[in-house]
Amino acid sequence: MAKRAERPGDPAKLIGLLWRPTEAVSRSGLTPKVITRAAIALADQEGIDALTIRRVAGDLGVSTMALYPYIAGRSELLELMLDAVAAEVYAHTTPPAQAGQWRTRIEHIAQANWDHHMAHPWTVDIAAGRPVPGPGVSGKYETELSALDGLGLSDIEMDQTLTAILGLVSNAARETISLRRIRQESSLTDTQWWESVGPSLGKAMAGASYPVARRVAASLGEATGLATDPEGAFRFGLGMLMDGLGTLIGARGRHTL
Amino acid sequence: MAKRAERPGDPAKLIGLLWRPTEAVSRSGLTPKVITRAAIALADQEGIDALTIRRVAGDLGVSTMALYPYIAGRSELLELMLDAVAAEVYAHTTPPAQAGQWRTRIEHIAQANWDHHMAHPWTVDIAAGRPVPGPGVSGKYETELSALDGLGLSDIEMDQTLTAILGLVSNAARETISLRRIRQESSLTDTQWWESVGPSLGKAMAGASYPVARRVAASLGEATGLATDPEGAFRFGLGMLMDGLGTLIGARGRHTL
DNA sequence: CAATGTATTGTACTGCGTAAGAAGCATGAC
DNA sequence: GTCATGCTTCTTACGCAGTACAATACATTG
Repeated sequence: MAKRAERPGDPAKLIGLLWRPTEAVSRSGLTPKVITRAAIALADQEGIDALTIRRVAGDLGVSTMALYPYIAGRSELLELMLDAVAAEVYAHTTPPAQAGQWRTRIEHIAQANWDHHMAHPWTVDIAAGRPVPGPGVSGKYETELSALDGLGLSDIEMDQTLTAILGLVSNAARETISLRRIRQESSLTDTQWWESVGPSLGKAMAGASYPVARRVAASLGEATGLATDPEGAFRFGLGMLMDGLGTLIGARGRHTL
Repeated sequence: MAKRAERPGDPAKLIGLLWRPTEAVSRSGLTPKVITRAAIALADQEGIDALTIRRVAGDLGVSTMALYPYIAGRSELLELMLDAVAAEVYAHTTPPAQAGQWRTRIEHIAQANWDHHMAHPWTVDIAAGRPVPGPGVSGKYETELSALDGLGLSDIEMDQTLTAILGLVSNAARETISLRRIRQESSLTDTQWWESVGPSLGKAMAGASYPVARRVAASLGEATGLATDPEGAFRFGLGMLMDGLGTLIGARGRHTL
C-alpha cells in the first residue's frame, strides 16, 4: 500500500502505446510488447506487489531506467498489461453459437472472465482509472456486448447487464484470490487457523449474540468447511441475475444453479 | 502501490484489539479507538494513500512510533478502521419494518451500503484478508441476514444472496469513486478530457471496427454524458437480481428499475 | 525522593518510483 | 576510415514509505 510519486500520466501517450506500439527494435531489443509480456509473467507468478520497475528491468537484463522510454511509467505499464491480457480472454475458447440459448452465452462470458481472473490474479488488484480502452479491452467489450445483442434490451440495458455480470465475477474472483493468497502466505491451513483463532474469538464474543449470523455461519462451515464461499456465491448470484433477465425480456428462463 | 515490509500480523492480537479495546488512557491520551478515529477522519478526507502511520501520528501530535503499542501495525489499523465504520452503516437509518416487503428491505440494505461507501471512499480500496470479524462487521452481517431471513431461502442461499447484493453495490461504488477521484485530480472536465483524447483515439482506432460497442457507447454517451454509468448499472442489476430472487422464492416481485 | 518499568522518541535500514545528467553506441557524412 | 550527431541506456540521488532497535522521558510505587 501507499504509492509513491506517480505522475498523473499523459492520456495521449497512453493511447499511442496502446494502439500503435513501437515495433522497432532498438539495441537492447526492448519494445513495449516485450516489456509488457515480461511484466505479465512476473505478476502472474509473484503478484503485483512483486511487480516493480526494478524487478522487470532485472528480469529483462537491463537497467531500471532503460524501460522508461518504452513504457511511460508504472501506471501506463499496468494499463498495457490489462489490455494485453484482455485480448486473450476469449482467445482460447470456442464461443457458443450466436443462435444458441442466451443463458449459455452469458455463462460462457462469465466462465471466461472467471478463468481470466484465475489465470492473472493481479487483474483484481488494479483500480480502474479513467478508461482509455485499448484494442484488447475494446475487442473484449465487443464480444461480450454481441452476446447480449438482439435480446430486446436497450443499448444502455445491455451495458448495465454486462456490468452486473462482470461485477459478480470479479467480486467473487477477488475474494477467492484473496483467500488463496492468505493461505499460501500464512502456511497455516484453514483448520489450523480457526483452531488458533476460534477459542479467543469465542471468548471475546461472549456476551454478544448474533443469532442469525451464528446459524448461517454454522451452516456455511458445515457445507463448505469455510466461513465464506465466493465461487458458490458467484454462481448462485449469476443464476438469480439470469432469472431476472429472463423475466425482463420475457424469455422465461429457468433457474439452473 | 507496492507495499513494503508488512509483517503477516498476529490474528490473536487483532481479535483482542477488535473485541477488547484498551480503554486505559496513558499519558499521551492514546487508545486504539482514538487512533482509529483519527485514521478514519484522515482517510475520509484525503484517501488511503494519504493514510500513513507518520501522518496519523502527526495529526495526533505524537511521534510516529508512539502508535505501535496501540495498533499492531498498519494492516491491523486498517482492520480496526473497517470494523469501526461497519458499525455505523445502519446507525443513522431507520430500518423498514420487518413485516414489510422484502424488496424494500433489500433496497434499504443496498442503499445503506452505497451511502457507506460514498461516506468512506477508502472502503473500496482495501483488499480483504482472512476475515476476522469484529463487533462492527458482525453486527452489520446480523442486520443484513435478518432482512433475508424467513423468505424461504436456505442459510447458504441467504449468505450468497447477500454476497451478490453487496458485491453489486461495492463494484458500482468502486467505479464511481474511481471516476470521481480522477476528475478531481486531473482538473479536466470529462468533456475537456474527451476533447483532448477523442481525436487521437479516433485516429488510432481507425481501421478497427467494433460495431456493437460503438453503438452502445454512443447511446451511453447521449443518455448520461459519460462513457460509463456505474450507479445506473448498480440499480439496474439490483432490480434484476431481486426479480430473480422473486422467482426463486415464488413471491412474484415486479421489476421496478 | 529514589527506583523501576513502561510509554515515547530518535535514528536507521530497506525498498519503492522516478528525475536528472553522464556515458555509450549506431548511423550517416565526408 | 574517421568523426560528429542524436537517441538509448546507465548511474546516481531524492523523497517517502513501514517498522526494527536502542535510547530516553515519564508516572507510579515504595
